[in-house]
Amino acid sequence: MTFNRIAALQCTTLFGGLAAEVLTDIAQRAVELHLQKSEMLFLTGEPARGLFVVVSGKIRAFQQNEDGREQVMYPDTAGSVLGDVPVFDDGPYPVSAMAEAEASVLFIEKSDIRELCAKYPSLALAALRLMAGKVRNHATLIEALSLHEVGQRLALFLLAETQSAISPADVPMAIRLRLSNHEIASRIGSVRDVVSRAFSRLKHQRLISIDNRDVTILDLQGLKRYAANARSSAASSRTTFSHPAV
Amino acid sequence: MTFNRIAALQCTTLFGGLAAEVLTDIAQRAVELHLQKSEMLFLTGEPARGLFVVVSGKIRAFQQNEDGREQVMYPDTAGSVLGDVPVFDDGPYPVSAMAEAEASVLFIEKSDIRELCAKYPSLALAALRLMAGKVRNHATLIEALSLHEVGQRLALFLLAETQSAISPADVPMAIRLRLSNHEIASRIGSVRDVVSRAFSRLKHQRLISIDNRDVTILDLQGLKRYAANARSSAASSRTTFSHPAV
DNA sequence: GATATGCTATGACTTTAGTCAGAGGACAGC
DNA sequence: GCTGTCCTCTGACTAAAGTCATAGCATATC
Repeated sequence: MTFNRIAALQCTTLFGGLAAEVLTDIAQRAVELHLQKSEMLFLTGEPARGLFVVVSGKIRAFQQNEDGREQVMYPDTAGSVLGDVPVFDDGPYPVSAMAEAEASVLFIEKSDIRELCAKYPSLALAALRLMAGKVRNHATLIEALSLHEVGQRLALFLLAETQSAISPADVPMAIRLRLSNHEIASRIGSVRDVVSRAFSRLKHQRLISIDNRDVTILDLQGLKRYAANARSSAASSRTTFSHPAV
Repeated sequence: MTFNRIAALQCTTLFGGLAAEVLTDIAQRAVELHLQKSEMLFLTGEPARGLFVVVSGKIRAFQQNEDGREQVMYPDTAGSVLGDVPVFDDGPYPVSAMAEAEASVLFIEKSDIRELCAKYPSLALAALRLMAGKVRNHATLIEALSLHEVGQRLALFLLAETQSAISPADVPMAIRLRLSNHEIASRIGSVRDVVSRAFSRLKHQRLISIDNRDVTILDLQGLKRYAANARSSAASSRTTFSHPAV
């Protein structure tokens, strides 16, 4: 055993709240896997044998089209659970998963999970909470992709990033981008170049400023307005310079 | 009681497999609601008190942007369960729901569902199966919106429609469209006019033919190829007429 | 310090999507 | 049969997204 399995399980939202004896039970059934960078964990459509718990490193769950363009579903770092969907609906994996960096994961058999869920209601409820969260995240992504333009999606992305770093008030707040434009693009459903231009637009509208990879949000309310309706917020900034009537 | 509640619950995937005594228990806690056409069941962001089971009629779950454009998440007819996400993650409703036609629903309190899930493991597993199915459907929709063009999304929609009507082989198969172009557009993330043109394109490529609202799939393999990669499938049909070299 | 690498920024261009407006078909109610 | 409503289809146009090519800037390596 190269790491403490029980401690790793305790860090997940799925197994976090369980009693020590239950965790020991699960830990004994788990299988350790180590992945090199760029190694695939599973592929879309592949028959599924169980789920994975990310112990360390970073795994990304994504879908890909014929041209190789990717859509990242969620950023899965330590504590995340992957491949949970097929455990409960018996289908194949709905997405692909790949190690972004060297990673360690725990594999747990489908039948084990289901057995444990039937045995420990609190685990079943934790699993339900986990799945509900995924449905909610997906619903938000669907809304963004279908009903908002790239610029708005970028604004929403930046606003989501500020959530992690809580700030005191409406003062300019800074966020360090941990992702390249290419990675941001694969999350918000676009491509590198277009994201770069969307950043420029936000800069020119004085909603943000960028220094290297540090983004400062100059006008939080404005950014929120832009995310909700890019056109009207652009128009309102234009009316500042125009005259009401001729 | 205007309808048999137990029979209605039995028709759902969530409560379908439960013992009679459990269903009676649930039925007693449920509250009946009747909705007129266009009446809202709940709104995105609204605090949630429980979930709904569609008994009769048709409810659509959707999201809307500032311009009024809609994205339909799932088609919810009799037997569907709505508003299940907040039951398990305690957030607000992630989408809006509205009656497309006069409808009857059963409302069940959040706390009742959770209590029952803890008490009856088979219910918890059924709920997990339901949620897993939603995650899977959402993942498919996200892939389509992010990685495929409108024409491909329409092809995927048509292919999904054929699933309901199983056909013997590669012979031309007919499907009756139950939806208007506007409704199709709100499912595949586009607008009426663009869907109309996408239909024309499929017709001109001899993949389908349309008579009134009856679509006949002339070339199932071709349609699948088009859904996977519109450009290459168009190119391959073009190469039939062109010469390999000059 | 020269060079390679990976990323960003930007202009010019093509393609796709979305908007607008007009024509016409199907159908229900009078 | 006429009228109104709802829907489809189409062409012309605008706007957004995506592609391509190039230039430039950091950082790391030798």
